Amino acid sequence: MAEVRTSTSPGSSEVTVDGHEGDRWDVLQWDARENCEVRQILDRIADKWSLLVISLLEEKTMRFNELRRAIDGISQRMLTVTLRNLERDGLICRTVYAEVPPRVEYHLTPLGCTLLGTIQSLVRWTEQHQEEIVRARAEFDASAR
Amino acid sequence: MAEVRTSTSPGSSEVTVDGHEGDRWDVLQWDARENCEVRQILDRIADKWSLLVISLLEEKTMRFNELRRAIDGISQRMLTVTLRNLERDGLICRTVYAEVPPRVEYHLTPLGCTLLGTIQSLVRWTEQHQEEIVRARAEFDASAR
DNA sequence: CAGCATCCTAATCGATACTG
DNA sequence: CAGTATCGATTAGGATGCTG
Repeated sequence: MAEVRTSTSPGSSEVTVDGHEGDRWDVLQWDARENCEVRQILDRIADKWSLLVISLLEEKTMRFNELRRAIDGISQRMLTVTLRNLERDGLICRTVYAEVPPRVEYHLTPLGCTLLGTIQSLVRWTEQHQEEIVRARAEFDASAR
Repeated sequence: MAEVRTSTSPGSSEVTVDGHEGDRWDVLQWDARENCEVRQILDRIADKWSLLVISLLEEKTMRFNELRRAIDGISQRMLTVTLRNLERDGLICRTVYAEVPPRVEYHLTPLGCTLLGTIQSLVRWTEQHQEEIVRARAEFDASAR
C-alpha cells in the first residue's frame, strides 16, 4: 500500500494509471490477473486495516478516536493513512464539524456500502473456519520437519 | 504477512512460514475485530497474491510455473512463499510427482473451495467498480490540494 | 480531539545464484 | 522443473513531538 502523495508533488497521480484493456471475458472469466488497475484496487481494499475499518463503519458513523479504540493495535498513523486512502477511493466519507474540540466523523458512502456484503462474508468465513485452519497449521508444522 | 519469524521451537529449521507469535489468547473476544487469530487469518487470505492464487486454482489444478506465468509480476520467491502458506493453512494441496523433470501440482482443498465464492465476489466487485474508484481518486486529488 | 511531520527500525520483496 | 539460500533495496509502520 503506497502512502499516497509524499509532499505536495504537482501532478500527484502516483502510480499505475495504465489503460484498461477491453473486457471480453465472461462474468467469471475475469482478467484481474492481467489488469494492474484491478490488482491495485484489490490490494487496497483487501488491506488489513481497511477491511476492519469498513466492517466497523457498517454499524454506524464513527469518530477518529472511536475507531482507534475499536481497532486494537492500530497506530494513529496507520488509521490516518487508511482512512485517507478509503476516502480517496470514495468508499468512506469524512465530515469535519467546526467545533472545539474538533469532531471528525466517518461513514460509508453508497459505494462503500456495496462492499459490505462481500467483506462480511469474508470475515464470517474466517470466523467459521479459524479452528480448522489452526488445526491444519499444527498438522503441517508437525509433519514438515 | 510476516515471512520468517523468530522460530519458536528450538530444533526447527527456518521454515518460511509466518510465525504465530502475535497471538494473544488472554482475552477471549469472539468479535473478529478484536480477535488476533481471526485478524491474522484474514490478513493472510486477503493477501495480494493469495487472492490471485486461490481464484486461479478454481478452474483447475496447476503446476508451479504455470501459476507463475499466469500471475504476471509475481516473483518466484513470492509464489513459493504464498503457496507454502496456503498449503500450511490447509487451503491448497501440493502434490509432488516422482518424475524427471519434477512435476508439482497444486489444487484447492475442500476448505479452500469454501472460500471461492467470497473471493470471486470480491474480485467481481473490484472489476465492476474500478472506474468509479478511479474517478473518485481523480476528484480527491484534484480538490485536496 | 484529530490530525501531520519526522525519524528510524523491522519486515517485505525482488534479483541472483545454486541444487536435486 | 521446482524449488532453496542469500543479500540488498524498498517500504511499511511504530514512536515521538508538534499543531489548530
